[in-house]
Amino acid sequence: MAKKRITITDIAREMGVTPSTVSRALAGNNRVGLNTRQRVLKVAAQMGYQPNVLASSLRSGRSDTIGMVVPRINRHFFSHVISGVEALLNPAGFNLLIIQTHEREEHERKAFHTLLRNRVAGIIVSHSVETRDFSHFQKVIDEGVPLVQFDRVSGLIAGPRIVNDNFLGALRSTQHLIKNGCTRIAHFAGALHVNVYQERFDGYRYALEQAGIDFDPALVVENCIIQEAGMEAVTSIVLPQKVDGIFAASDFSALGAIQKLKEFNVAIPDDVKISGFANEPFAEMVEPTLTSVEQNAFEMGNQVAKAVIENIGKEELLSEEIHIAVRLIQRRSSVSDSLLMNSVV
Amino acid sequence: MAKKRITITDIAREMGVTPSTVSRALAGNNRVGLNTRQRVLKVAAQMGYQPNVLASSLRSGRSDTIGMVVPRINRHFFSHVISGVEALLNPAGFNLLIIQTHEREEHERKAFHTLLRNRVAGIIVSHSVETRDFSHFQKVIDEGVPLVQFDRVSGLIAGPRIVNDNFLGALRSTQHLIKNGCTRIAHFAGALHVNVYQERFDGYRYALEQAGIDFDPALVVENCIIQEAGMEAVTSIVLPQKVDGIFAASDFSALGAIQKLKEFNVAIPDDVKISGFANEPFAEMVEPTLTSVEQNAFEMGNQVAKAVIENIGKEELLSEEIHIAVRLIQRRSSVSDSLLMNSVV
DNA sequence: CTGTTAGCGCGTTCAA
DNA sequence: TTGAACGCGCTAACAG
Repeated sequence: MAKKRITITDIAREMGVTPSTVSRALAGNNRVGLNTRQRVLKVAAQMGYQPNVLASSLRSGRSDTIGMVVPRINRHFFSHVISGVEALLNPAGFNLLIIQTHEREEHERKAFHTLLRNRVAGIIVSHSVETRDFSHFQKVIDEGVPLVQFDRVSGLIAGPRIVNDNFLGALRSTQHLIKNGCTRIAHFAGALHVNVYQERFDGYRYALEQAGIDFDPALVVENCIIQEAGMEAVTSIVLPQKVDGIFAASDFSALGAIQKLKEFNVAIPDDVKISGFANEPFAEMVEPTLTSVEQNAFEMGNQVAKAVIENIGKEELLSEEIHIAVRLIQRRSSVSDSLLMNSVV
Repeated sequence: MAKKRITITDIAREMGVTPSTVSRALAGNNRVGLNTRQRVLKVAAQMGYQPNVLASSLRSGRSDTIGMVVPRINRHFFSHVISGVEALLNPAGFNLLIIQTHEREEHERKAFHTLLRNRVAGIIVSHSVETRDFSHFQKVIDEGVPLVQFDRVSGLIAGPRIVNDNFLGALRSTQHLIKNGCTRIAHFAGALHVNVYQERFDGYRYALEQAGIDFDPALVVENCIIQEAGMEAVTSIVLPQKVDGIFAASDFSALGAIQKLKEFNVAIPDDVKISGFANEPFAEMVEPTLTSVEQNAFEMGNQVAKAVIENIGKEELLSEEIHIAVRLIQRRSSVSDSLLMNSVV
C-alpha cells in the first residue's frame, strides 16, 4: 500500500512556515526570501519530498504529460519518431503517455478518451489504418487540447501536420527503376484512403507519366503491405503479368516478393528489380539487400515535439504542414552489383 | 487553451441533485436509485462529460496508471512484453506510462522519479545494462509502490521477478551445437553483472562440462552483444582460435559474425555453426537463417501484469520468481539443409 | 437512497 | 517577503 508521503505541509510544519511559502520556494521563480528558499530546498531533499503532480495539475490547470497515439511502437519508423519526440519533450519537462492502437479505430477512440480523462497537455497521433471517421480528432480540438498529426494525417482536421515527402520518395524510387531499364513496373499499394499510400501511388503514376510509360491498372496490387501479401502478389500479378520492376509501398511486402521470387528462381535484380519503402532494419540484411526509401523518423519526431510545445496554451491551432525529406537508398535488389556505386540519391 | 470542461457539479446542478449523487452514479456500484443513475449517465453523456482522473486519484489515493521502464521500446522482445502487459492491464482499467532508459542508469533514476511524482499505482522495470546500484529500486519499494522486475532483474531487491529460463536456453543451444559436431565453441557473452547474460554463460559452461569438453576462457568474448562486436570477434577470436561453433548471447552479435564470416568465405554451417538468442525477426531473414532461442515475451508480459495487479494495495510484496519457458529454434546457421527437419526442441 | 460536510495536495489570490 | 483563506474536481464519511 502506498505509504504516507511527504507534502509541502509537512515541510512547512517542520520549518515553522506556511505551505504557501514552501510552494513558492519550490516553484522557483516566485518572490521568496533567498535563504528561505534554500532552506526549503534543503529540508525538502532531506525529507525525501516528491511533488504530487496530480494535485499540482489539478490546481494549476496545467499538465506536463503529453499523449502519443500510434499504430504500433515496435515499427522501426514509429519507435524512432517516439525517440525524436522524447528528445525534445523530456528536457522541456514533459512526459509521454504512449498508447498503441494496433491499427484498430476503436482502440484509437478509447486512447483519446483515456488521454482526455488524464488531462494531457496535448495529443500526438498517427492514425490507424482502419480510421475513416475522424470525429474523435475533432473532439480533442473542441476540448481545447492541441492535436498534432504526423505521418498518417487527415487533411480534414485543423492543426499541425508533420509528414514525409511520400510523393517525392515514390517518384524517385520509380524513376530509379525506370532508369535501370524497367518498363512493366508493378506497384504494391497500401490502403489508398490513407494519405501516405495515396501519395506513394501518385508518385509512382507521375514517374510513369513523365517517362511516357502507360499506366496499367492491372499492375497495381491494393492492400499489399505485409509480407504474405507480397508473396501472393508474386503468383497473382508479378509472374503472369511479366513484371520487371516492383515499387512496393512497404518493405514488408517487398520482402515477401523477394522470398517468393527466389522460390521460383527468378533472378533479382536481373529479371525483376524491387524497391520498398521505410528502410526497415532488415532491408540491409535480406538477400539481396533491399533498395528502399529512408524516412527521417527522428527529425520528424523533433518537429512533432516542437509543434506540440508551440501550440500548448494557444487559442487557435497553427495549421501548417511540414514536410520531412526522404532519400532513396539503392541496394542490390534493384541494381547489379557492379553498378552499385553511390548508394544515395 | 484548455476550455472549461464539464464537472460532476455541472451535471448535478443541471439535474437538481448533489455532486455526491452524481459521483456515486458514475462510480457504478454504489447505492444509488436505479433511475437516478440512468438519468445521470444520460445527462453526463449529453453534456460530454469527461471524468478528471487527476482529481479522482488525488481524492481517492488510488491511481490507474502503471509505470513501465525499459531499456528500449523498439526491441522485438521488449515491445512484445509491453503488448503482453497491456493485454491484461487495459481491460483491468489501467494505463501504461512507458519510459525508455536507452540503457542509461541516470535515465532510469529520472524515470522512477517521474513515475513517483505521477503517483503511479505500480512500477514495472527491466533495468538498463549500466545499472549496478539499485538504490532507486529500493526507494520505490520504500515509498510503498509495488515494483515488479522482469527479464533483467536484481536478486537484491524484494518483490516479484519474472524471468526467462536463460540457463536452459543456453544449455539447449550449446548442446545442440555439440550434438552437431562442434568441439571448439566460442561464447559471445554480454555484461556478466546482468543476470540474463550470466545465466546464459552458466548454461554454456554447464553444457560443455556435461559433454566432457574443457572450458577455454580464450573462447569467451565479453560485451559482445551488438552487430559490430560480433564482426570484430570473428577476426579476433573465431578465426585465430579455429572455432567451429558460436553460441551468442544476442542475435545481433550472431548476425555480425555471419556477415563477417561470409566476407572470409567461411561456410556456415559447414565450417562454423552459429546460434543466437532472442529470435529477433531478422533471424529468419538473414542468409543463412539464424538458429536462436525464442523467448515468450507476450506470456512474460501477461505474468508481469498479473504480478503488478496482485501486489497493488498489498502491505508486503510477494517475492516470487516466475520462470518463462524458452525454446530453441533450429535454422540453417547450425544445421545443414538436409538435416533440418523438426525445427523446435 | 440521497444530502451534508470535509479534505486529498497544491497554487494563487488578497492582505499584511 | 510571508501568511491566511480559498478552491481545483472529486470521493468518503456520516447523517438522515
